[in-house]
Amino acid sequence: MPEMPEVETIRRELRSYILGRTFQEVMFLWPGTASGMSSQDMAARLVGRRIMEICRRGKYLIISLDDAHRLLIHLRMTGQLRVYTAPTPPEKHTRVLLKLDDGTEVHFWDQRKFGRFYLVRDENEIVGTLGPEPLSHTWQVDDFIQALRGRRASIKSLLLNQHVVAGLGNIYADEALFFAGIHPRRPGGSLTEEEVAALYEAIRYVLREALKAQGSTFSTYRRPQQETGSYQSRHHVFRRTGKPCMVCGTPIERIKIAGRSTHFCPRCQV
DNA sequence: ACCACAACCTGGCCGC
DNA sequence: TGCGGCCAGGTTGTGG
Repeated sequence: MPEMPEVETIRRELRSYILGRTFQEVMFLWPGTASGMSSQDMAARLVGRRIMEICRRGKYLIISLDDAHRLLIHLRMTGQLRVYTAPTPPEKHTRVLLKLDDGTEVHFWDQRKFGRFYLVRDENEIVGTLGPEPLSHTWQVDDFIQALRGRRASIKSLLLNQHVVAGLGNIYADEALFFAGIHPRRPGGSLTEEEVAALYEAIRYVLREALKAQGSTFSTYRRPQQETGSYQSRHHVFRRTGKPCMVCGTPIERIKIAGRSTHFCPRCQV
């Protein structure tokens, strides 16, 4: 569910509550959330560790600990990190309880159980193969042109591929393709350099704007204190099936690409 | 290397 | 009410 703007919003808001704090108690209520080791091991290794920094790479949160290990969290479809400043009982879908030394609690809530925690020494074990950060200056148009060259898959599925560029999901892929005027079924390799450049700018534009609006909330995305994002009110195509295109008035269509619902304007996107 | 698709889960919604 | 079927913002493994 959460894409880069949502994960980055969570990182920024969570940071002030947890930075410098120490894990006092960690309980996995759903053991499957722990990946790479047993939930008991992960809990035991986290207790007593101090939180030094919280970063993000793609859709992963990276929490640096004082023993040179890192706790990586991926929220997948429905994961939420909820912060409470007083003791709070877990809810039905709370999967992990993290209690800090000042009484703050972070509850990992995840209806669909897809979310994962990884505890590693080197974060590159998990995020090493991700593509570039879309808002970083290290990602240039030429890199994008290179990455799409010769690719036969649809541009929509390539935007969802985290090896091409990290952090886009279904919402911002559809929105970026709309702003670039590109039909989502076009093979990636068929885009002209001008089209790739337009798409590059569109990706950066929608991500920046969504970040300013603290992300998009449809169902389960919430910020650490349960607030919603507001960018959904500015979507041009995503979940606007049948509604008039904001530019030309043509009804927005919904199709299936790579198993994912895809929204686009049949007139503006060619 | 690349690509399409099933699988992982739970719950909401719609039609019958 | 209940049931089947479909939908959901992500990623991985499998097989071609």
